[in-house]
Amino acid sequence: MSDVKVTINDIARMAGVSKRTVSRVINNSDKVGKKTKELIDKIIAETGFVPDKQARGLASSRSYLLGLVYDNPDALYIDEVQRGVLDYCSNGGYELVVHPCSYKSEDLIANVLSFVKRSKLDGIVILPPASEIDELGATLDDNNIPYIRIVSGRSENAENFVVSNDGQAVFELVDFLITLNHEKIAMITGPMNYRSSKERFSGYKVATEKAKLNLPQNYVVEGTNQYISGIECANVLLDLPERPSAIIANNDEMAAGALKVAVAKGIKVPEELSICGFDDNLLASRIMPQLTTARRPVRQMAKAAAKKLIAKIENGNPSVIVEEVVVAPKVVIRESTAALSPKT
Amino acid sequence: MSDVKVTINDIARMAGVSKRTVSRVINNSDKVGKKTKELIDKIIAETGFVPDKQARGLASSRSYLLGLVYDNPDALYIDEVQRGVLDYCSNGGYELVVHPCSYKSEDLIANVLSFVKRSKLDGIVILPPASEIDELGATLDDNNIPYIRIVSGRSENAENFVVSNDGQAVFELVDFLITLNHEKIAMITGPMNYRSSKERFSGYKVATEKAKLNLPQNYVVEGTNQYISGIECANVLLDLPERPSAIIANNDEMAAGALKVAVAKGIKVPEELSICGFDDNLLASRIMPQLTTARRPVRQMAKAAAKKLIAKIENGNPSVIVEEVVVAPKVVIRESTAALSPKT
DNA sequence: TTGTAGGCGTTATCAC
DNA sequence: GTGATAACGCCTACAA
Repeated sequence: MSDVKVTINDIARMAGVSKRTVSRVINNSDKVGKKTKELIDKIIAETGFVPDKQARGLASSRSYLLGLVYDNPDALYIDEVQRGVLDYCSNGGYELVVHPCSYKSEDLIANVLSFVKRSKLDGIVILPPASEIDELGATLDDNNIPYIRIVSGRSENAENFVVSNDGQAVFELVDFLITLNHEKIAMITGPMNYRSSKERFSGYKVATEKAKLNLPQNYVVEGTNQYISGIECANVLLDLPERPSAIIANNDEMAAGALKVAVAKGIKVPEELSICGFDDNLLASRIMPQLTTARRPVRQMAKAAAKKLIAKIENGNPSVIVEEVVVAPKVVIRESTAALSPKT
Repeated sequence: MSDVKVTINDIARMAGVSKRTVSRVINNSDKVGKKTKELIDKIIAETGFVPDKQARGLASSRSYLLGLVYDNPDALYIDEVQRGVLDYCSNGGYELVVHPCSYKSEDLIANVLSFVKRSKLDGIVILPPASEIDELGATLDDNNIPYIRIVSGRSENAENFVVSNDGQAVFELVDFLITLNHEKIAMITGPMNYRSSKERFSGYKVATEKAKLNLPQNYVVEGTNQYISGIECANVLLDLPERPSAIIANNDEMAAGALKVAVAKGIKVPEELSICGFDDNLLASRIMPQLTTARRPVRQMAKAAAKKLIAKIENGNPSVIVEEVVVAPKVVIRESTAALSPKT
């Protein structure tokens, strides 16, 4: 109730013990007499005492601050991640400090390191594509900074990763199209130096090969994940002599670009052309026709990342730390895909 | 170069002065001999010394942490704001801690207060609609917590506000439609308990009255700012006996909903119906036809907010603190609006 | 199980 | 202008 700041000394005095004992209670030490602990807990509750983070940090070199490092233009994705991490943060009294940065920048690693050190962050969550930089992970390891990388594909070391199995989702998307009698299935990939792009493309590759679709090389075009790039790539694809009947884009933005091109060329979607995106962005359900796409459980992934990260920081439950977290994006079927009349 | 942590004591020893003097240099005290200052600055530069934030905070009860408080579902807006604040943060060595919260929650104020206190935040930036709650501002004042509220309309106290003149933008939008010979101009407003909604509506009201359009009451429908609400409201509007020839929506989301309804009803946009949004969201340039809308300089506003906030925290330049910051959203003309053939 | 003493890195007080 | 010295609130050997 009282509004003046109550410190560990106050608690100690009120409980008639030394502050060392109060400290033990705060930090859940098991070496405190049951009665003593109960008394102290009671007083803490009554006074509303909360240990001062800065003092705590100064003494134990911790900050109760988590960092979020990202070089990703997708605001919706970022927002989901922030909320996901925060979903778990409250558990341990952590706060989230955000840090957008530039993937291309040569000093990204130094930049991140400085970010962590100048605020003594307890750990960081890194989003793709920055999370794909192995050197960053190595540097963090060298500096003993706990981190979790959120990536696409498989993780070689479960301890530091939360993984989204994008390849599987694209595989399912292609499979779905095949069910719809599509054979001429093209793909607009993301930048192929991104792991997420490789991963999604591999889903396409595996699925089309498994179905023995035997597609020409030029059915695969590399885009940049941007809307404009979707337009450019779709223009190439839809001008092909043997026009694809379906296009899978590496993300919704490019799918929207492809849709735009189709409309411009008078190609009916989905009657004459099926289009799939990836992300289930805001866009996906707003454009007409609504996009068939794949949705990652982003918030859930972020929450899992926070859980692992905090476990690492606090040397908590080892099973949480080493547990492999792999989530599967879910195919969302909407209006931009339709069955092709089977050829005779 | 060296990687071990260098402290103020090291600097003091190397400079042959007391740490109090080094402290003075760090804090730009003017009571330091020029030569002494130069020497110390040199050593600081050489060693790469950076004062420890926690220790500093513990001693001066500051954290060099800024908070961002928001209850706003618009991820794109949030992201822009974060980047804008960060644009300025680097100047003073501040970091940004994010805090989404619930506008409706009864304990919002207590929640925000706890957020600030538990991390000893130096100040916060509050986004609409949470920023519209005067009681929150008052509580913050009571607790001596520096803050900036980003709001629509006019600010009664320039010191604590950064303002976007949304009404003016809607006025211009209506004016533009009138130029296009539109007279039957309807509006889907936002929730009328939001200041931003009132503000935008007032732009509509003033413009239509000024042009003596004499519109029926039922040309104004209150929405919730959500896509689905745009659909519902547009359904009402477009079923009116005297159908509007233009609809202004309180945001792009609802404008997208209105567009959807028009398409469903076979009403051609923009030939038979013009539609305007507000925000210039991602959506606006992706849907077809692309939306005519209004764009706020969000990032710039956020940067201005950070500048004011830091000035307040540091008791800096009074002119910055009291300066009125009012920005004007810009009308962006795209494809969803067109001229009506003038009646004869 | 509990307490004592010292330290974490900085700023604030007050004297010189 | 400059410097001891004491906070700031907590943690952690070490001792009892």
